[in-house]
Amino acid sequence: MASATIRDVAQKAGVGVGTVSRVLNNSASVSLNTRHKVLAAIDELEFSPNLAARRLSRGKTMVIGALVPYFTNPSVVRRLQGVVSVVANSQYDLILFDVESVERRDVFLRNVPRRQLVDGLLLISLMPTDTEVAYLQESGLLAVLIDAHHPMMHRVVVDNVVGGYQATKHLLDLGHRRIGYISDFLDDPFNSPVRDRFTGYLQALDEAGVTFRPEYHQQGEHGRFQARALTHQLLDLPEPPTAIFAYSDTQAIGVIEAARERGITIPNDLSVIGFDNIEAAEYLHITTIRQALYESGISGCELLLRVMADPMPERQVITLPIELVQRHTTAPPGG
Amino acid sequence: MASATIRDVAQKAGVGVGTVSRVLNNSASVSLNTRHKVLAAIDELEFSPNLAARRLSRGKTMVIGALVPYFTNPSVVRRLQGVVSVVANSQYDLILFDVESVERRDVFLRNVPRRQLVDGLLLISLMPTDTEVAYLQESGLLAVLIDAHHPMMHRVVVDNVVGGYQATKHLLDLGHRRIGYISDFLDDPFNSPVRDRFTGYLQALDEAGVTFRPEYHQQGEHGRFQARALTHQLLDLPEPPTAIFAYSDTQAIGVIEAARERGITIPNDLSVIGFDNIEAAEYLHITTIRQALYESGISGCELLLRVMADPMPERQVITLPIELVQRHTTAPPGG
DNA sequence: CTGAAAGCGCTAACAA
DNA sequence: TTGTTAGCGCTTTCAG
Repeated sequence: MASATIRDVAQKAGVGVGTVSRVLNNSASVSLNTRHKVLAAIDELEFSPNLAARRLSRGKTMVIGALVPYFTNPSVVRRLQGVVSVVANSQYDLILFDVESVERRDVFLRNVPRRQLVDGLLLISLMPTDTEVAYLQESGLLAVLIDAHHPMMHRVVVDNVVGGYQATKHLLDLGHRRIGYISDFLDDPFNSPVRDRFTGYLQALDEAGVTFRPEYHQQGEHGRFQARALTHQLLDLPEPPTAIFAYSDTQAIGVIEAARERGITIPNDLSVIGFDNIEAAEYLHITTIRQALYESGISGCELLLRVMADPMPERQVITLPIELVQRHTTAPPGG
Repeated sequence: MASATIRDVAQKAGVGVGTVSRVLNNSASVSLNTRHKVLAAIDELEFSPNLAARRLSRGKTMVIGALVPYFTNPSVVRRLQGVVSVVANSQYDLILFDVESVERRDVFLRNVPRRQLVDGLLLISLMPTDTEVAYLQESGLLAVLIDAHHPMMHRVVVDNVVGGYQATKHLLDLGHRRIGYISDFLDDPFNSPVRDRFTGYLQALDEAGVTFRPEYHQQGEHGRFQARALTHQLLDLPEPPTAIFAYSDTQAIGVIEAARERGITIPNDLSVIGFDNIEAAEYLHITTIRQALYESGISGCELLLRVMADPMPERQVITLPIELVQRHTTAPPGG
């Protein structure tokens, strides 16, 4: 029941604790013979080192943390899956922090470094403020952003401006001129992609000589149901859009549901393009901008591990590709 | 940079470390006055206790672990979301273990208790063997199963026999007599639901006087693509089934895709019923057996916390309800 | 109510 | 190559 300690092992093997520690840590300077003796004792006692003690002594926790804004968001989950896949093959364990509100996020970012709970931190789809970055920085906790921007941080990103541009351009190329944009709140300080895609949307519109109409941009909290409501508002307009660019696939699903509720046929009466290419987008044949979600988790975690092994002063920026995936929810206006 | 220690605080406050520790742990026996002094020092030094030290000293880790078989499985993710939601409101942190192979699972279950990494463990959709249970038991690590059975363990389950029965009964009631079952491997020792649902399937068939045809039961690895292939095998039969009961919604999606590839219309030419009621089932209007995935995570985690606070010798079993959700993939045979 | 001191189990520096 | 020992930062007796 009560686990054996390194002292028990040392005694049983007839060596000092230092030696046991050495074989535990694969130190080269242990004779084959004593190593065997120690190993035998370890085996017999079913000993395995107490992590807390090791951590305290080494000053390292051997765990990395992943901070996510909404663990229920499919794209976040997908990124996390990438993270998990690399953690599983590392020496580290993964501790998951879900922060569903701004206050919690704040509290969290201020406390994690101090608590010395993790050796490294992954911030997923969450842009820290300058203050928070400064705090992280001076705490010495290594961190990497995934799907978020900050000039002072290592990060894995996609070009969301180009993404927004491509989505809109696709609609424009199809012949649409009345193009709506349904998105999260533009002024959310922690969400930079939402602004970037909007910028891309504006650029494409401008390039095509189409004037932006403020009423075509509906914003609300992220989510399928919210997007559905926003779509109804768009469709209630005297001159409703013929195409809608949704900030995410989740929201695109809301758009589709709203259309169905009104008996509007997609893509004949209304085109919809999403963003992310989550699995549901494939099931529902939603045209979308694919971004490598899973890979972003992999890259981000690998980068963090690399930085932890060998801190690099220059900020690393990994830009992942995006790509239009044309499916069945977009077509020329009027069918 | 280097965090302050309890000693620094003690010095600054002009008290002993013991006193600081007492205010840290809300001990009643500290005068209001000294408490204030200490609190002020803590504040000033931005001190927060080192977790590793605290854990070593207390012998508790304050983290609970969640062991999942495939973190990419939507139903597992959903359960995990429930877990996360309760962990977030507790004193504990959550560490996530993803074990994608049987060997890793074995290694893991043998090592976790020893490592003293967690105070409690949640095993999700993973049935431990008797040996493993015995090992857990004697290690003293508290654990709760979610979506898995074992007489010696606390657990949160649904009645999968009834679930399989209901699904099959629904098809039978619609008039189907040639009913296929597509599932994971029946002999997977770690997957008890697959056998239970099969039992329910058999019962319903028997009760309706329909003879079970072995060729109607196709098994393979879990997954959409595998299910798609299995469906083709079923549909290639000289007398193919008119309805298919898929072990999971994910597999039901595979069935639907296979049908589409063959130009077979659902539900007119083929009925499909899934299991779980994952989100995609809603999008795709799949008739399914709903089980409370999210709630299972909540219940399981709450139970674990309860057991950790006050170990109960009697095994707790929480049975969650299931329910048929009729949507658009099932209809009487022949349309 | 409070201070001093003895661990918790391990690592790493220092001798030998 | 090895044993000894001094911490790592906190909690928890034990005195007072």
